[in-house]
Amino acid sequence: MHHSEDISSLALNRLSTYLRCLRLLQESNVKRISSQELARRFHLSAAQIRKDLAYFGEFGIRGVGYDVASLCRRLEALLGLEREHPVVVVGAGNIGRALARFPGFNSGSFRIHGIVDNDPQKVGQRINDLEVRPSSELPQLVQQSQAEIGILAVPAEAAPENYRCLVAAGIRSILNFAPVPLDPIPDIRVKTVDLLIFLEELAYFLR
Amino acid sequence: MHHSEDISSLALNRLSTYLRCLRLLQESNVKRISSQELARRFHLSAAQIRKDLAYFGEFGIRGVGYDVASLCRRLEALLGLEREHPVVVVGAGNIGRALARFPGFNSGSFRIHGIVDNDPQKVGQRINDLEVRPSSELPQLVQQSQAEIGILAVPAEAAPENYRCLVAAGIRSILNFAPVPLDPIPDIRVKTVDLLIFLEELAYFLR
DNA sequence: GATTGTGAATAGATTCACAGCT
DNA sequence: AGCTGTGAATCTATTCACAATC
Repeated sequence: MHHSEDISSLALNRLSTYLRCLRLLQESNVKRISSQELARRFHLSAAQIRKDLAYFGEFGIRGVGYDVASLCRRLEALLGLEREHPVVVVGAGNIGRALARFPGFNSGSFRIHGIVDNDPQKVGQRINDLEVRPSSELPQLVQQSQAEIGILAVPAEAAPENYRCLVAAGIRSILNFAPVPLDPIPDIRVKTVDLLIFLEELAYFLR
Repeated sequence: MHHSEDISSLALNRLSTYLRCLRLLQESNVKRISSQELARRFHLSAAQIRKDLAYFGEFGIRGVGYDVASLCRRLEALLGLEREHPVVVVGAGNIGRALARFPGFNSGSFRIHGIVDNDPQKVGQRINDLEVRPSSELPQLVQQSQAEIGILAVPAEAAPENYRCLVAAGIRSILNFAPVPLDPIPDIRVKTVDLLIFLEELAYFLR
């Protein structure tokens, strides 16, 4: 099998997409599918599906296709989705609260174990079964929950500081929704998602 | 100048990033900057900055660098951010409500003019200065607001139908937060943002 | 002297096309 | 007969390196 680090973010995201598609097929009781049929149904590329999968091993049966259930399981294993990953959220504004309540972030492989905010007005607010805690309690929260992933959902100007706090608290994987490029830190993986950029991408084609 | 269509999404998103960085510089009263310095400060690539910009024209002064204010204006023009783009949101769940309140989507070049939901329980709720309207009113809303962009923030199973409604209402650019690949429709631009994929990308490196 | 703009070189990602299995 | 897995070919993106310019 291959090394962990040498796969592109593009290919990795496609594996997630394949998993989504396969789960949809499973719900419709499809047991087996060929790369061609998978591509046709979900507007993907058959050659790319095969190449992406083959990169991690031989998952299919020549002449037949892929077994939907077993491919699902193997993709989950590949993506590290077999166990639950505890998550903490920093920032209880619009985005932070929405993500804390978002079912996708609270089922399957992820569970939000806590949410903190600097603003005393926000501390104590309830979000589903969580209570917003002060940012000063982040280190304990991370330790108690064994959180592996931090979601940074604070305004741009507060992002660098809260980023450092997350790292100091022991978080090594961060999903950043603040529209600022954070300074890289060795061994810390940051994925920045700037929602405005998506709108701007659409705006470009409206001129 | 160049054609509209032949730029990659990657390059386009970088232009948005450059604009963010330049606005930060403007706030710190930096008047001029070289590609090298811009790259150094924000962890970008100097050669790539020059190539991206040069693709659209000659924006810099050799031996000197780029004028921050004028480059900002030119990037805004390039990206179609000079005028306000009316936006409608379909789905008043966690994500829809958060985006409707999100300052980034309600300032500068974008303004959310309305939000609709199928659920009678949600209709009538107030979100900032908007009231959630029933989905049946989407066509009027789009017409009245002259909305150009639709944000699809409904559960996966409801996405295909609401996608068709947006298109039928006259929307041609759609930002889709539902984790399903939508069928392509000619002349309709869809950008799907699957938030869970970002978490899964981080999870991959946690095994 | 410094920095842009750009062709050439390199690296990376996708598609093709077919040998190898079932 | 049909489909996977894969090397080769193509396409796309990034980086290099330097001539052109201020």
